[in-house]
Amino acid sequence: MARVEAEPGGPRRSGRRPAGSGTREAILDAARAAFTQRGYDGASIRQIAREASVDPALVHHYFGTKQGVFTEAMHFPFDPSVLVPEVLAGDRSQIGERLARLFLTIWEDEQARGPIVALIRSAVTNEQAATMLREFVSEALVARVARELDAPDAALRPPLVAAQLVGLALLRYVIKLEPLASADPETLVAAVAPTVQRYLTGDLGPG
Amino acid sequence: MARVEAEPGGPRRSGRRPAGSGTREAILDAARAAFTQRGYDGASIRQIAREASVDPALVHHYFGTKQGVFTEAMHFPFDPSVLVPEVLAGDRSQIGERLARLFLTIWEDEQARGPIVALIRSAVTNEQAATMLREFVSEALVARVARELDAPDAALRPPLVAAQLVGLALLRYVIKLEPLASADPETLVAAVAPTVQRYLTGDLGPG
DNA sequence: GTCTATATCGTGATAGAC
DNA sequence: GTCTATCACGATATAGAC
Repeated sequence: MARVEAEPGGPRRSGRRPAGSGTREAILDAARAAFTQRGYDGASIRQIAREASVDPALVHHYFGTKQGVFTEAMHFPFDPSVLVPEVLAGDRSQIGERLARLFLTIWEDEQARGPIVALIRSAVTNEQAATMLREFVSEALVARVARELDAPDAALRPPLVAAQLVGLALLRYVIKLEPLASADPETLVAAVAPTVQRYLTGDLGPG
Repeated sequence: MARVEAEPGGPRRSGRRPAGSGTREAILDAARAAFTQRGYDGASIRQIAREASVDPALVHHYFGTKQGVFTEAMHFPFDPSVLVPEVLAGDRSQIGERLARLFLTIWEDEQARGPIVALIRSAVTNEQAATMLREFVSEALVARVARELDAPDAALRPPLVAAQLVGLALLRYVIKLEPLASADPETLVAAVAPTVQRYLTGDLGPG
């Protein structure tokens, strides 16, 4: 999970694949869209096949099971092993702002948002997807950050950040709660950055 | 939505209803459990009927459609029109702590948690449920609080609080991300209270 | 008030022909 | 590589007997 996709020089993903048969990629594109819109349980192989103008049996032929399609479709177009060190590298007193801005920038990019929305939508009702999300957040994000913190309660801090940012994304992009949904990204960065900063470097408790 | 349930003096909800036929209540209990565990789309009338030891056709007889069952099952065991004024009434400089503690107290009560988890699980993939959640958060919670704030950006403040608290609940109770899931409630109250406080009464922006 | 029977439709998965 | 046909289910909803 979470590898950078090899975008082979050509035009962006839209319309049909040119080289080879392209069927496999067409199925993956349709699958990504379906899982994004309806989550794992709500998406169906037949519907994905229809969208890709392909026979449902082909989906099984390429990926075996529905879970197989999901796993293949979930490769993120960004790489936490690159981004997290970048955020950690700079001035620690502004890490909250950098992290909040990076998070919102990724979510504002519709193409990057897709797989994450798909994973969240799926994880809420599907236990396997929940495990994928848990492991992704824990290992790719939380563990990397926690390792670099020297504050007390280092293990609790990154999950608190995750809770704040995931909650924001959920209400803004999935539930579309106003006025959060149409707020300016920089307004939200400014509002949330101090929270993230405190969770990572500040005082957590009363005593 | 969000009325207090009339608990008629007797024993707590477990086992079978004694008075009357009780079938209707048995169906609602089973429905609440099913929607809580699997969300709207994942729950089925047949499965609810099985759980209630009742014929599936009876469910339709009592509630018409699946949406009808859902709506009836979603009455919360707490009343925002009572709780919100209580939180707002006290010392404004400690409103963050009061709100965070109230929120976590409700979520720690498994019986109270059920319907909210059901609504969240459902809202993430079902548009009708998303509308219900949106309206509940907007009207029952956000609007009531925003009305009482005299700070600038009063409209944006309660949704920010909602994002923080919903995110916390999602990762702790639904996704069960450690160490958030097994953290002591008071630890979380202490961690989150200053955030809530700042969103409601503090400085939101950089300028 | 309760249940049988059925209409209509969708699902994931597989075997096997071409 | 692609598609037809099918297995074995499950879904919501309705009509109508008892």
